[in-house]
Amino acid sequence: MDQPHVATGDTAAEAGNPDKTPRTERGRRTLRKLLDAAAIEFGERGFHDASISAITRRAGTALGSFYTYFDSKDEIFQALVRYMSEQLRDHVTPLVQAAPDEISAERIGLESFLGFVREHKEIYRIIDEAEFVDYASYRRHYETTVARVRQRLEDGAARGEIRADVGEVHAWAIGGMNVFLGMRYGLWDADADIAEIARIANDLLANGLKKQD
Amino acid sequence: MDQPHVATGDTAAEAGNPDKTPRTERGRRTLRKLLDAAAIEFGERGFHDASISAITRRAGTALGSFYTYFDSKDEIFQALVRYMSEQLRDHVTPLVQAAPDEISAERIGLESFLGFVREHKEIYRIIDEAEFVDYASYRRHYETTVARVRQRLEDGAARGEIRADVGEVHAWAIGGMNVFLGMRYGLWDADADIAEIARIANDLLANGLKKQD
Amino acid sequence: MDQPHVATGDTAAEAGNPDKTPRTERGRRTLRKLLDAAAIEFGERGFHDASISAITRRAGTALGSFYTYFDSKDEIFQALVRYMSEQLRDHVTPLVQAAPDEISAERIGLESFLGFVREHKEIYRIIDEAEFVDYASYRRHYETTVARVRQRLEDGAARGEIRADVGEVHAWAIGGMNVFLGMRYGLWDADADIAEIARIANDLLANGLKKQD
Amino acid sequence: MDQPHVATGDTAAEAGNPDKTPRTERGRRTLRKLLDAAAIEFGERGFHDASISAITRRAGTALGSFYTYFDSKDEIFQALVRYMSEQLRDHVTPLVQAAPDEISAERIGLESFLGFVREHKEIYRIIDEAEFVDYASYRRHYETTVARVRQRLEDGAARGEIRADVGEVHAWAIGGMNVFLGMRYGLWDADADIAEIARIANDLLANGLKKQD
DNA sequence: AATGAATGAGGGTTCATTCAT
DNA sequence: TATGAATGAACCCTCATTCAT
Repeated sequence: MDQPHVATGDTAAEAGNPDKTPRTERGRRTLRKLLDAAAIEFGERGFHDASISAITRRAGTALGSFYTYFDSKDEIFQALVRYMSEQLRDHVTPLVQAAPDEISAERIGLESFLGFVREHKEIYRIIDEAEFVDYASYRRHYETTVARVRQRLEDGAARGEIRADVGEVHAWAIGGMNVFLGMRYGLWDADADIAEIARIANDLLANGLKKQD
Repeated sequence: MDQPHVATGDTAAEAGNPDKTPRTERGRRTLRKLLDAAAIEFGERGFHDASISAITRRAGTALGSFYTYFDSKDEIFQALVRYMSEQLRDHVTPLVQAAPDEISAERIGLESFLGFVREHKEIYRIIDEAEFVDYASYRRHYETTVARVRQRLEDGAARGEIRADVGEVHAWAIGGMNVFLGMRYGLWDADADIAEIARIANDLLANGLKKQD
Repeated sequence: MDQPHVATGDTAAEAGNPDKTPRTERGRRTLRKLLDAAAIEFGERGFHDASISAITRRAGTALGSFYTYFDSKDEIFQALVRYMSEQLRDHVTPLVQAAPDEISAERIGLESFLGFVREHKEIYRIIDEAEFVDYASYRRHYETTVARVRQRLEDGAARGEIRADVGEVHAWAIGGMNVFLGMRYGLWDADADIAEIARIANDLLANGLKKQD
Repeated sequence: MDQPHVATGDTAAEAGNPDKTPRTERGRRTLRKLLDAAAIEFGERGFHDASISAITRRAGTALGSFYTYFDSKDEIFQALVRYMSEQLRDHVTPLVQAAPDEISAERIGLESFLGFVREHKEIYRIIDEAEFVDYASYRRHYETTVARVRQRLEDGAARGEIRADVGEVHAWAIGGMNVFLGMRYGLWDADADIAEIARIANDLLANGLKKQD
């Protein structure tokens, strides 16, 4: 991971257990090690095959220490999903915002997403598995992600760059398109030319299937 | 389920244990009851929370009877994924093939998919969970599904109905679009007007984001 | 096996289930197939790892047919132990009886035992496993075997061929010696010169450890 | 048992799971309780009828604690066989070594073996059952035991106490003799005069069957 | 805060035996 | 007699969580 360390304090606390926030520097280090280890373990083996003891083993802590920082296996998973969702957002958003127009923004968004998936396959897997482990997190992730797409579309429309009738359906369509291309060309195909994929998909998005002049 | 009964013989046998094919009519009935029960159980509780004993309880058979027809929990899951993938294909394909042109075909395909998801939420869930239980089945499902989309696109292009440069990327983009709309409006939103959703998405697909005249 | 077919009628009946004696020729054939299959299965996999269904599979009969001829897994095992004990006796006895004197008889008994073990490893294993499956059969086998040794010793002493004070202890000592040499040189060592082993052991038996003149 | 407590650390660790060695005194106590309970359970009911839950019930620990110290039922059995083989050796060896000469050593060895079997019937049974549970342990036990006999014989021959041509065959013959006498007079016959049995067998060993002057 | 042993519910799987045809 | 499906008790093992130190 480029930014392997999960931000401490925040993430764990928000998960609903304020008392477990570490008070000392040593505690913060342990929490961080646990989150990093969990990201690898969940990414490699999936939620159910992952075990707390494997996480603590990877983290180099005692088994019992896990429960100093998390109430349950589900809770650390939830913390990770939220964190990874944020990671992804933080990677994509600035690039997209620097785009000259909405069509370009979508191309850049897709390309940066493909790149991110390729670099962080475990993130893709963890977020997807949330569908079966922590449905609320899963849904929140995609709803907020798609909401950002929608906002961009509507802003672009307001600026007159694209058709005016864009809305929620378009946003979900684009979201799905991106995710599947991420799976196909980010996860499964290590050699695909990401920029080219993004260009092709963006052209479809911009012009549709109609015959071009 | 509209067609609640899993075709026997085929599905179970292909899963790799030819010796477990039932030889009597009674055996075929039991196998069918088990598959139906498993579809409900896996759909409602997910693979890991589902238990073999709950499946046999639902099926009204003894626990041991499960192992007369399947070698393991994984095997019945795999059989189900394949069966459900086929169910979905059998639902959508004839409708799509009756479409007057490729653009319409994609609209009809999406609309029938949305309808199918809404009627068979458990199928959506089971296929998706294969990503974490039986990756090969998961991948096969989406690869064959997308391959069908691609074939349609290329046929449409050959007929001059759509742009000539369509290919794999477009097919995956459309596949992802459909799946996400299925999740959003088939699974999550029971009241959405499916035909309207399909129309909007199809219009995007046909014309892109460009401002319309 | 040289004599692969277990004598029918007798053996099964004596095991305590007279009603299960086959009445037709076809029935006798089935019983025989089951016993032969069981001998191989128990010999190869041991009592606990052997399964009734594997036995019937080997025998080429239906699972249910097993219970037409035997009341339980234990019963067929018991029948086999008795049969194999008889096989062994029938192989060794005539050879021993043809010996010119008691010392030679013991040598010939050991040598023929070693040969038998080497040819019928499964018999050795089945009889030994009776210690943990059917203790009565196990004990009966060794008690009758040792009783025959003792009889020979006493007859030999009466004929003045060997010391007069031979008795039960000597018989058990000889029995144990034979069994261990059978394990070491019959079972474990396929290449040992059986006649030479028997000669060495017999010399020990005849002359003891004392320094020879 | 005279020495009911299995030495911890060693035995369990050697079984192949170094990570399961207890690190605290409490852990060592639990491991010891489990081994003691397993010795009784296996001795009374045999490997297959013994259950882990019965072992932990006897030991007064939770079921799960078993797996803190052993990977499987087979592993604890293996540990026990090794331990019991050592117990037996430690009982017999010093007595034998104190013998004035080789012939006496064999008598003392047999007599002490008979006494040991009578006091520790479960040890006899567990070692013998290894033939069907853990063949490698079984074979190792008898090979090392017989190797010790052989060494004694050769040392005795070198000292001129017995015939010079003693070797492996003699050692296995003596081993088998001892084991069978152990079964007959140690296990089965609680009243036999052990010293007298050993004397008779030793006389056979020393002088053979030849008529005595 | 850290450690690691202890707990026990839970579930997948086996297979001897019974039963209906 | 033969067949093969049905039955369900039994058991090994996992692992999230708790507890004592």
